[in-house]
Amino acid sequence: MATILDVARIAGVSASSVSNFLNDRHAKMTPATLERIRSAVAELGYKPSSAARQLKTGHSAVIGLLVPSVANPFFGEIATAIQHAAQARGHQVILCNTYRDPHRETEFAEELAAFGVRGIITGSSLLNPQHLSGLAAKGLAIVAFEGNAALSAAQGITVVSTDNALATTLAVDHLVGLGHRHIAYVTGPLQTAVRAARLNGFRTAAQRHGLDGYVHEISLPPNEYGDDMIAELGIDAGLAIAKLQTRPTGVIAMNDLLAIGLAAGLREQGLAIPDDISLVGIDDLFLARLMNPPMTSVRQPLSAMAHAAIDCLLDAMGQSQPVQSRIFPPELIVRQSTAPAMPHKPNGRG
Amino acid sequence: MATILDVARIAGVSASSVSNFLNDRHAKMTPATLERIRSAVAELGYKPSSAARQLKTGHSAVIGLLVPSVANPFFGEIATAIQHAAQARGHQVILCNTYRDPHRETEFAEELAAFGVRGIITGSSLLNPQHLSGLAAKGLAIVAFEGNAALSAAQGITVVSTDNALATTLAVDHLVGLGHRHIAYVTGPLQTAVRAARLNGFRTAAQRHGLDGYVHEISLPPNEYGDDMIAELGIDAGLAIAKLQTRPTGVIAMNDLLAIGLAAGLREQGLAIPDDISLVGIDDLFLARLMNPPMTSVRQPLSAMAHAAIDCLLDAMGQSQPVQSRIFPPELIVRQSTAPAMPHKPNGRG
DNA sequence: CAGCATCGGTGCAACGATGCACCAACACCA
DNA sequence: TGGTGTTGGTGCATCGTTGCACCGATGCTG
Repeated sequence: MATILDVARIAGVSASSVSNFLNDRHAKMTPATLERIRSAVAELGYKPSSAARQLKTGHSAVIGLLVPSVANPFFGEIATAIQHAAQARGHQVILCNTYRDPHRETEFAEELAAFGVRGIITGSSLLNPQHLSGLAAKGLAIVAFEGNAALSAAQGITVVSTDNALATTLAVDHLVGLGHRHIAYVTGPLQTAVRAARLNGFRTAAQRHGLDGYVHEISLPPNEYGDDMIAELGIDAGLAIAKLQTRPTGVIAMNDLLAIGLAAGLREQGLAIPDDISLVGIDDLFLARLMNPPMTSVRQPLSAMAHAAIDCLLDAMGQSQPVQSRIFPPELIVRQSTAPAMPHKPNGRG
Repeated sequence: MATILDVARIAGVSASSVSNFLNDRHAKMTPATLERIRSAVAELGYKPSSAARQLKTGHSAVIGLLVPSVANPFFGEIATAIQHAAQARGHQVILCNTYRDPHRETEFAEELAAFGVRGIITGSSLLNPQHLSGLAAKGLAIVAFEGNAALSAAQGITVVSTDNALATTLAVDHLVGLGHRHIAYVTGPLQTAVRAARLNGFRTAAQRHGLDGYVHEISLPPNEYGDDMIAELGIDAGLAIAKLQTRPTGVIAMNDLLAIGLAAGLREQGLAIPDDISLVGIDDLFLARLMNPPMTSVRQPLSAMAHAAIDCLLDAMGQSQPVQSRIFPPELIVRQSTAPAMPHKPNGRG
């Protein structure tokens, strides 16, 4: 590998000049010198060693991305969007699957810090990000992709999120608009700020419409952090809901992955979507429109959010000052899993 | 951040001794000294700077993972498995989405090399990995997750793959065993070794059974590398197949993502799965068993493969010698998207 | 007791890029 | 001609680890 000295030798200048050239400090430099350096760099195919650069400057162009698991399509989409946005600003992304384990999350963050990483983005942060506050205090810039803005700000963490309460509100309003009065909300364990906010939005909206929204909370076996299990747990939830005394005519799922499982469970009990029961998801995974039937879902502007997250992070890294959190509005995408409510009949399949 | 000198000072030893301790060279070291160092490290919460370490030694504990896009659930699952396996051996994973663009792939690989990365894993490599051979020659260890073993070996690239020809063979045998004689195979553009091998397996198996296997190849608009579009293109393919003069009774898809789209397209034309037409996917995404109906698919032993890929890579990095490629057997998972063939009737929905 | 290993460490020069402090050469002005 | 500015660079110490070369002290041998 060619070093900066090789380049300097070939161009007939000092290493410092090459360094200045590489870092866009050609304010005072003869066009001729500039050109000699440029061609020397090209000739050698020289790429600066980021290790040396980092050792000297103290920072690297790598940011960490902590997600529960990229096996979850939602986080896969996020990871892609973030990586894309990071690359557009000249940064690489290092990927960590935390399985929602706070210990693992802290460990990763520390390891990344030792790596010279000065900024991390956490996807779907836990309810209270206090386990990260120590790192934030140590100068690590942290952006939470989804999370509680108020709580996080107190820990020096910037939040980029959709308005999750509004997401469930849109779903409720949609179903109510179709005449539904018995609506269930199915959520996974309330261990994250996102889930709490969505549930909250559901409760508030249900109350506003004068409904007694039924909430079905899935419980996980202890010591399990299975994002990949969400869909499967959804199946059980679907079975349970189908058997309810007064069966809801509409169901809202915490997210699309859960909704996919719910759909399978409801189907298994002989219920047709949307004829017997309407279903709304959240996230609008690309899978939503491929389902049978295509599913109504609430979309988050992922790409815009990813760019915002990177912007916030780079800002925070640059100025070491708190950065303003940003909340994006979700959007309801109506497809064929929701239909007008049938006049209510007691639970017998007919 | 504490440095190795701080530790040395606290422990009352030289930096060299601390370094030896950190690198497991405690062959000759008094238990007492060892303990003093250990406690000094703990006291300071010292983590060695990987930048400095890398600058000195020339290599880092980071490996690169190049995949088309982690938004594709298949590569999401792969990325998770690889990251898991890498972590078990003390390595971090840096993630790059190549969108199947050879230029981007080479660029990433070069950037990673400048980063001190000495080994990369490419997911689903292109047909001929010659664009990477230069890097392999420069001492970068490369493992192709899926790919053509023979072609790759010639370029100094190790392959960890399932037996893709066998995968389609299993699917064909399964359908033939159910009495199907008209079988279609749907594939995306034949730009990767995996796709070529699967198609090949299909053709050979069809021939062996005396079928004239119908092959439907999806063409992409130029300059599009959309892995996320695969499912959508599957819809169109499904529509087309439903309208065929002599409609096949069984369809095999290049992968599950495509199969999901196919199912949607077939459904849209009023065909029921498996009553009117049987469908088999490949990869066995976790989505396969959540579909309506749950889909028969050919599973790859992803976790074992991921561990093998990391093992191969670390071996290759360690000894800078060619490493043996490894091929894993796939397994057919039968679910409810396949059923015995009905006696054939001309294409009229009834 | 000289001579030589062995043990348990230490000292120092790198690795490659950076950026501050410095400087030669020239222009300009009084 | 001496003093001052400016232009277009250069020299050198430095970041935190590593590993080779070295070294004092102790033990062993003949």
